[in-house]
Amino acid sequence: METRRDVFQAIADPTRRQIISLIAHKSMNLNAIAEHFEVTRPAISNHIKILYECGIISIAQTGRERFCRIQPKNLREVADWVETFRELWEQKLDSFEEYLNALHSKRKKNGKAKRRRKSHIDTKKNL
Amino acid sequence: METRRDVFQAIADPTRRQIISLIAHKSMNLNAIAEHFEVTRPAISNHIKILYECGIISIAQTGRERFCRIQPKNLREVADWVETFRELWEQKLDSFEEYLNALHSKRKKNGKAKRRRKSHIDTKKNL
DNA sequence: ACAATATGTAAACACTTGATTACATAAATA
DNA sequence: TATTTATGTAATCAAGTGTTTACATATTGT
Repeated sequence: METRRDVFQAIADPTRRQIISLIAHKSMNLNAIAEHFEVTRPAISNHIKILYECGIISIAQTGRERFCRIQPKNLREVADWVETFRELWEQKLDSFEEYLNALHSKRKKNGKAKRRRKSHIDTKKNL
Repeated sequence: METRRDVFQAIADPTRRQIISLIAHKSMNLNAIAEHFEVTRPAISNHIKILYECGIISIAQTGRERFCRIQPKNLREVADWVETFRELWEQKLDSFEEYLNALHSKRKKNGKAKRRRKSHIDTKKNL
């Protein structure tokens, strides 16, 4: 409960992801948010607290209402992390070896050269 | 334990994220992976199982060894989700209203027109 | 002033999670 | 064949999580 949560844990919960999507383009106060979900208001209140503590939303109090607004910049940590793997999935290579070839010989247009390197544990078929 | 986990939960654990990074460019068998961490092998074994069940890694068995390889395509769900917010944080707007203006009047180069709309809950200051 | 509204918080609870230790099994190796 | 190696699994446990109900507090409206 008092544990330090990070952004990845914050977005691990589906309800919290829905909250993020819900207020992405429209600030809403807590009750308005809670109306979109089956769970009770205190449950949403807790989710909001977590999102706030992780810097994913900001809260602006006006009178008795607290408007929650997305703080998109701080989702960047997630984006940055997952982006480091984009190069992997965007290469249409079907084997690790081909990937290595492409990576290590970028000068050539043809990264699919079939040359074999000395045997290495990672070059075994099916990896 | 038997719960259906999704990709977001899979990457919520820091150890699992480290495993993903570790094998991103190099398939490794389970013991090799475990050597990189403080926790015991069974703990890593369980993480591997979760990553596998979430489609983040594939496992190729050769003899008694199981080589874990990243399956980067399936990290795409995360990338796709977080990408939907990129437009938000890449806009250097400092208020929601300005964001709306920019969004609703893209024809104009100047999205910062100060025109006011009829009062609405979302237009209160500080949101 | 009083009632309604918006929200926080605490206690309680079931369930999940991440971890360990101990044991089991299959494959490689001496 | 006996031993080491790579790995899975089960039992157990402490902590953490998400939720509810019940109550408290501050603000707004009548």
